[in-house]
Amino acid sequence: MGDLQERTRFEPAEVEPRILERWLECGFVHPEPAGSAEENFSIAIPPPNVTGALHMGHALNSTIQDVLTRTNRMRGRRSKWILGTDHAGIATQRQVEKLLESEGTSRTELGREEFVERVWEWREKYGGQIIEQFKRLGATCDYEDERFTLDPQYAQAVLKVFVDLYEQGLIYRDNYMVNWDPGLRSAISDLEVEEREGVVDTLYSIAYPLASGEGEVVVATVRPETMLADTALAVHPDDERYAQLVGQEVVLPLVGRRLQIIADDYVKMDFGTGALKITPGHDPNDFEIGRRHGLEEVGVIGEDGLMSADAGERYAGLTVVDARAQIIIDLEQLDAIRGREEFVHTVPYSQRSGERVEPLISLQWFMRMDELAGPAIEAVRFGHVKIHPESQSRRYVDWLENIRPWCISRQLWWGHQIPVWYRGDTRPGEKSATGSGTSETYVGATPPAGEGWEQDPDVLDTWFSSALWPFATLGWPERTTELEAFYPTDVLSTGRDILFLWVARMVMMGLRFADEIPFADVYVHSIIQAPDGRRMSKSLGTGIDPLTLVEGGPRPPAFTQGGDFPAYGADAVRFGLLAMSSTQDVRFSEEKVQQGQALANKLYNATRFVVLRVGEDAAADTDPAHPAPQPRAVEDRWILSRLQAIKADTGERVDGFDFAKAVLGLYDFIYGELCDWYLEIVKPRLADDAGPDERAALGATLLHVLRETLAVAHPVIPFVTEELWRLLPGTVGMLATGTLPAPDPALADPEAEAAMERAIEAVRVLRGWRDSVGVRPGAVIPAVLTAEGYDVTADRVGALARFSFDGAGAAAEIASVAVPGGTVLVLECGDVDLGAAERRLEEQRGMLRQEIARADKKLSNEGFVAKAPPAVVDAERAKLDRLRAELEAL
RNA sequence: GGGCGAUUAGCUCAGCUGGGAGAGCGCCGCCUCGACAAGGCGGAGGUCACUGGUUCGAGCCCAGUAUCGCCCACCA
Repeated sequence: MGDLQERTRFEPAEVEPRILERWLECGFVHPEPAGSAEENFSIAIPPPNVTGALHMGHALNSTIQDVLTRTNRMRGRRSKWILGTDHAGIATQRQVEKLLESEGTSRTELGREEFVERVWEWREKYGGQIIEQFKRLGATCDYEDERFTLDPQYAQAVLKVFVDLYEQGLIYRDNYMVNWDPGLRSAISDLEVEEREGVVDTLYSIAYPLASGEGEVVVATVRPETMLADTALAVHPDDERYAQLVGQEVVLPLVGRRLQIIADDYVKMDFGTGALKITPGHDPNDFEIGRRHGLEEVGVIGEDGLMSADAGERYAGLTVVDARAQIIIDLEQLDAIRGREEFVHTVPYSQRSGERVEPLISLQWFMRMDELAGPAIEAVRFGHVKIHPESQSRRYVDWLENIRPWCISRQLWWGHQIPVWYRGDTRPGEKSATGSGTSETYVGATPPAGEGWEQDPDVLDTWFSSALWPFATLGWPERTTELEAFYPTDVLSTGRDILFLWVARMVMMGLRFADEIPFADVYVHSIIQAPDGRRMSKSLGTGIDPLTLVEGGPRPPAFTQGGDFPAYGADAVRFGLLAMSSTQDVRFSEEKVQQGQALANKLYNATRFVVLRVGEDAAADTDPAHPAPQPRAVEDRWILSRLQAIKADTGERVDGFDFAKAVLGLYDFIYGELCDWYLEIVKPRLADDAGPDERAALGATLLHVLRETLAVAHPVIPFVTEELWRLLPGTVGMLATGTLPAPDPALADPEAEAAMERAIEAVRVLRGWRDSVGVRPGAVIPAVLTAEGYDVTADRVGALARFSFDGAGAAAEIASVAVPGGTVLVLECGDVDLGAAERRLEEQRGMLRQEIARADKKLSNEGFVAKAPPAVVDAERAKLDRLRAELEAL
């Protein structure tokens, strides 16, 4: 209380850590599992990488999820925000590899077992810092029940799913064309490939002599080095230029292999020469063509990205780039180059390592997706899973309808090792596995009995295990009480970048294994760009660290102007992010954070005002268990009515995922209606000469309104509201564990709202008039109010606009001001400059005449009167009448 | 190459099923009025990207153009 007196500003840096400690101590973030998922509320957090540090996307998403969780918790639902981290195979493995490098050792030097141990150690030490960061934002995840995608229980779920899908024939091993990431030395999935546009390469035209000795066929390629793996030449079946050559052979330059000329309608007649070299081993299209025609598959580029032994002695061991240069030289010597030109095209790069993807044939594990996709499409089509905004469901459905097999094996050590064992003369992972007859394969969640088995060295794609997140975190495949209580979850909130990687796969797996949709609603939030519209990224120097906003600190390199960020506090950041959020991408706007900061400060000072001025009086009269407002005046009824509206609106907007509108609505209510108008109107009633009874009644109303306002705002700005809750007389316990007050229809008061709306407008008009005629700010202007609808508000209007309406007849009228419902006649007094008043009046008359002319014109338009809806025409007529009356009065 | 979205005040964005454009910040002017100067009050500022169409009436609906962004895609 002493603090309230002294501090005129809300200090988040002092308050927030203290509040956070209280929250974490009381354990309300952890619900005991009970009841059914239908009555409970749950959200599964998109598990951040253990290596992760909080970025703007996390901050926005965790704020959204926290608003949902807090709102539902305060509605009395048992609410669980499922928390955990993802082992993030590639990212984590690389992190530790870098560490080893700095120690002068390496993964291969340590060996698999020791390496994996080192990763676990690393995770113990550094992993999960992001969870501490969530706490600082006020996120009420269930910190007492944290999961990890490599937990033993979770791993059991992963293995079971693999084994089941294998037994059902959806998971299989095959030699197939994959996206090979030479940097990672692992296969990656289609979704991890990024097509980079505008890459400039040279397109070479190379002559392949016909085996008959007569003539040649010229082909075009940007990758001459792959010619070493050519096994055919293809032309379009309808291409007359080559019709007689189909079936003949050419001799592959440098190699000497004979290649058959085949016909395939994949070939575009109008591109280049219309003849295409076919390299089934290193080009996805050629691979398909090769399989169609039963062509030989030759690989000349190894998994290390270097030319392999099959490329021939001359090229083996060279990098792809060097090999290309050498081959061009060699072809020039043969005089086989027929042309070269600059060629701009798109090239696949690995999102993981940034290296150019090398398509090659490799023995990998794949998962057939078509069978799983059907139900996942239906779930969205039939609205069992609703995606917001709606436009995202089209993307979702389109992707699922064109889904292809998923390469799920990764040549890494950190992750879920594939539960498959081999025995026999074939060593695991060797490419010739299909060729040998004496090998055995065992697939199971536990190792096979007997000697000589060796486990497949590969691990599963991280997204394979993430796909099980909503149910594997709750103990599946056991029928646990957690699963009973919290699956399916209610909402999944995420950025659109992982709609396919993660969301779609969760729906497929949820339906297949947990027999139900994993969540009822998917909210796809906006991506927050840097203030200049670029991507927020560390390497560009455009990334803004949310915690720096919370606690203050240097701006990112790209935005150093303006000095350091002040410590805005978590509430301000939460408010700002929600205010920015939208259904589309938005630029980061520091102003919105400042707006949140201003709101927290405003709320603090409003509470300060109430507590210091009426707190003691009112607390005595307020029963904490049944705090009830005691409306005495029209403004009391008005603010109570508005309070019901904001409670209803905020709830609806949160439920509809319209967070920007929800928080800006709260801002308008608190800043505008509550502070700018209600508290200002009520001030005279707090004067010492007001009766004690009147003061107590007002105090009760003020406290009631403030209490409920704090509760409504709490899910958005939890820290400041919790702190003020503590300082407000008549409150019990913590707001975070309290109840969200429901709108009370009995307190809705349209009459009071109409009266106050009119009064507020009149005050605005009168203030504007004062300003325009240069009245001294403190002067009270004598006047007569000749207008309808001010029976109960006239003295309020007078007080706020500094007019005195009780001097009728005492002096001459010198001016009139139009207010809603009539006119204010200003009486002669020393404070009004008559000339200015007259000029102002003339201006107003002019504006009215203009508007009347417009309305007139519209109503004399026959088309309008004849075709517009009658209600619109009537409204226009009423408006014209009103304007004429107003002009008359002036 | 296809698809989606955006274009509204100086900046960041709202604008519901078509009926005389709004907010926050910034800017200008005035206020040391006992909650708050991170404040109060007032004000200026917009051919709603462009062109055409539908309509009595278009920021909103339709077609096209331009610019920007995103997603998908196997033309060497």
